[in-house]
Amino acid sequence: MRSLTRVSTTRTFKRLPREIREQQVLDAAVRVFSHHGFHTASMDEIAEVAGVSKPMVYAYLGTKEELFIACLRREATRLMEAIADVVDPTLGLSDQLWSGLRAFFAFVGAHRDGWAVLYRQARGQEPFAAELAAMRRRIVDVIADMLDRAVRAEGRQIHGIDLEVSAYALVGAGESLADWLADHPDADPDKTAGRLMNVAWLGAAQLLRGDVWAPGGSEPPVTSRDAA
Amino acid sequence: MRSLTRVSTTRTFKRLPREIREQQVLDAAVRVFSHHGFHTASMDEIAEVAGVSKPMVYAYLGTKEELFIACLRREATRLMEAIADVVDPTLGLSDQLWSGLRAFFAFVGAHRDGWAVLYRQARGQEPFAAELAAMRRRIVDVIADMLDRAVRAEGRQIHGIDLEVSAYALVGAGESLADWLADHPDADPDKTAGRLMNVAWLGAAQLLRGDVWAPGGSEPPVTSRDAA
Amino acid sequence: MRSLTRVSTTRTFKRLPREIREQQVLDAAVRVFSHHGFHTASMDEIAEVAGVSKPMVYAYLGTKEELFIACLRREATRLMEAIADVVDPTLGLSDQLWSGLRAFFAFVGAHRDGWAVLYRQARGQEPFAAELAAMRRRIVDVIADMLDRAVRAEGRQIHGIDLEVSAYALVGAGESLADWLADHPDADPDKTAGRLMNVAWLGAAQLLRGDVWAPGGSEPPVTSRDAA
Amino acid sequence: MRSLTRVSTTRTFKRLPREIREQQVLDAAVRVFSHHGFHTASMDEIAEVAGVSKPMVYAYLGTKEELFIACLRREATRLMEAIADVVDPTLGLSDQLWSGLRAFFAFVGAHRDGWAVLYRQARGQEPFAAELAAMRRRIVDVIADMLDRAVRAEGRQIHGIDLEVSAYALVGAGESLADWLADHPDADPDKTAGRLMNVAWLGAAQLLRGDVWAPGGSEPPVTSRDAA
DNA sequence: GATGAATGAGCTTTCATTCAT
DNA sequence: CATGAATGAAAGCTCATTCAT
Repeated sequence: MRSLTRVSTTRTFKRLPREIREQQVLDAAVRVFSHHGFHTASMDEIAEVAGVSKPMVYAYLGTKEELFIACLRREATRLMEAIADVVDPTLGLSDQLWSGLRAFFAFVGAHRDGWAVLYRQARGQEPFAAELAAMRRRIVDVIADMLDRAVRAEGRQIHGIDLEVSAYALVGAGESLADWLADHPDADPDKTAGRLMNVAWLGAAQLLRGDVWAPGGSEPPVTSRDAA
Repeated sequence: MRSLTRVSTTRTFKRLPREIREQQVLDAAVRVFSHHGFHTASMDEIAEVAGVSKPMVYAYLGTKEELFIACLRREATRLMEAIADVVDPTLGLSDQLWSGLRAFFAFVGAHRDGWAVLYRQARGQEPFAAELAAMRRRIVDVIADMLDRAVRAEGRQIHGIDLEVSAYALVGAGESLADWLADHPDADPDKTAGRLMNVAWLGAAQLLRGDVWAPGGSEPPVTSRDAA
Repeated sequence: MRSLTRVSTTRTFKRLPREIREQQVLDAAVRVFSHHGFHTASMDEIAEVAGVSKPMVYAYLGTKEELFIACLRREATRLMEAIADVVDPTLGLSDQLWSGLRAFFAFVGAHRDGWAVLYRQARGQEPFAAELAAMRRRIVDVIADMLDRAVRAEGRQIHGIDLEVSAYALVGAGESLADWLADHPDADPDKTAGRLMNVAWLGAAQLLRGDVWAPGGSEPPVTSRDAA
Repeated sequence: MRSLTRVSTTRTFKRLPREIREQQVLDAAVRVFSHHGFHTASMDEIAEVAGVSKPMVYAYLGTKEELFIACLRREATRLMEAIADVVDPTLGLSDQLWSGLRAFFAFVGAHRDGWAVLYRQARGQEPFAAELAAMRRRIVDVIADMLDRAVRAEGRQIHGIDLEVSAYALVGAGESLADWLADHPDADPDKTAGRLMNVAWLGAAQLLRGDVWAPGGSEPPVTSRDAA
């Protein structure tokens, strides 16, 4: 468990353009950070896994902290893009939510390393908590905005702080299930998204009554009660 | 940011019984860990904040890791007890949830340091993730069981894994709002609990329709739609 | 292997006279030192094995160094006495040697702990090397004197330094076999003594007769007796 | 007594190749270990004496224990080679012994530090006793084998264990005189070798002729030669 | 006489970071 | 461009030793 094996088996002495080297190092860093955690990870190992000498790492990505933040940003950007690519703002709320959640869990399922770096590590370590909070804030704002527009479309209005808190709750539920997914390698990301959709969309009271939400349903969803 | 100031300004040279010193050290440790994170925190600082020499810390609480786990357990126990003291299993589901959430947010609001140690720090640091996972599991199981009994009381049934995931989502939402609460010192714990109750109990769809959940409502809750 | 079990199973709170306590502590110290070595041994463990609190150890036997020296002296005294009790200076040289060796190996065989403290530990550790050297010196002098008297009784004489070196060689051979004995728990001390006697005496006997070996002599060497 | 002065008075900031630095560190370590003993020696001092920073010591030679073993092995190898270079197995037994002893004492006389590390320190400290025992074992086996072949050449035979013990005795005598030599800086190694040869050879010669000493024999002992 | 409580001091070990080549 | 060599600084942990009771 001590050291991860080098990413590129044959260490290349070719003088590669800076951009490629940077990506190699970032890949290595994400791997190492996600396996060992920020503090336990050593620059030595990252350099070795990247197949590069330590001074190169410093030359290209800077301090250990800066390197970690670079990882954080790259993974966060990828995640946001994966979601943004898929959500169609012209659709109804439930469709947006559903497609967003699917994209989210699909991403986490495919990049469990990245997720680990992103959320599990960063959440507690002070220098990064702020960075991460800002990222989460962006998501929360997007969701709160979605809710707001949908509510206004119904001719009603919800207090800003209530919107924010609701969005936070949804994000928290999502992160929690992402963790759950990361710990259950065999679980299906799509099904997980469906389950969260059920809870989030219908609420406990409905579930209690036996209602079930299913993709493809028009909005408002057809619940068993409505169907009756 | 370097060092937290000593808890008791005048360092006491009195020979105190072991039990008291242990609590002093635990208090200091929770404070320091929650401010600096596990790795960044130094035993030196913990000892200093506790107003005790380092060897005492080791003699009474053991290794840094053991000390952290001791913090973890103490805070977790307090949290669980605070909730258990308040939840009445003979009540309906929504009442149990509501009282549980209130107790939860009240605790977090009153012990922000403890919460930070418990969830923010431990989640990512490998030796403790397992310990923490086990604790969360206990809560999840309790909630899942609550749901299960309520559903069966209605004469229906929900697949085990769906129960588990729902409970996970709820716990995640709760943790997320707890973080939010910890970051908003002026926010009211009770209101936060109410907001989560709304989202969790009613679900997004209902909120969209303008439904509002309020404490004291009988089960099933009276929604604006029912009222209409 | 961490801690040796207490010598007296039931820790006695009786106020015992100082002398007895001192012996208890010395016994414990010899045990602990011989198992862990001087530096690795801890005063805590010695106190615990002795069934006494640490301040008692300090009160009675002083510093760790002083305690070790006390062990050293007690064991050395016992060894010397065991030998002196048995050697009859009125007998011939070989009888003295033989009885002395028998007593020596018998002692080592019976007090392997003591031997370990005495020689293996003390030899290298600077504060004790001197102490030990002095003890060895006393034995060497006794042996050298025995040889000297025997030679003079034959009407001849051997240079002082040669006597000393011979005695040193004998002592070294004895210590070496004592180590060997300590490492072979099933070996018979008496037989070991016999074997050393063979080597030592048959050599010594020739010296006694005035034989001299010189480099370049063919094999078998021409002794003065053969020459006569 | 605290600190040995640096080997090279002017600390060199030149970047030296690893091999050279390793030797510098080993030299320093042997010096420091032999003066202070394993436990009392500090890595700080070793690094300082080597004219190198502590992390270098760890990078090149590893743990304190590993460093000590490296010293042990280097010194032992040197000693064995010094002897092996000189002993001619085609010669007679006494010539082999004599040349071996001369080489041995010459080495010890020239490398008193090395000797101290090798035998005085390692003998008692548990992690190394085994290592050292194995080394001594190799020497003992060589000597026992020499004896065995010589005895068989005479058409006789000696029991294995007797050979082993005799060899042990010889080695012990040699070590003892080596210590004596290390403590008498003005003594001549060659003369010391001669003195041991006298004791050892005149004894060995008798054994070679089949003489046997038995307890109770009158003085001077009746040898088979006398009996003839 | 006897002890639990308490500490100063020190040691090994590790790591992020930077020169000199 | 690329690296092996080198280090300052700090952290975890232990232990002999001593008060105050």
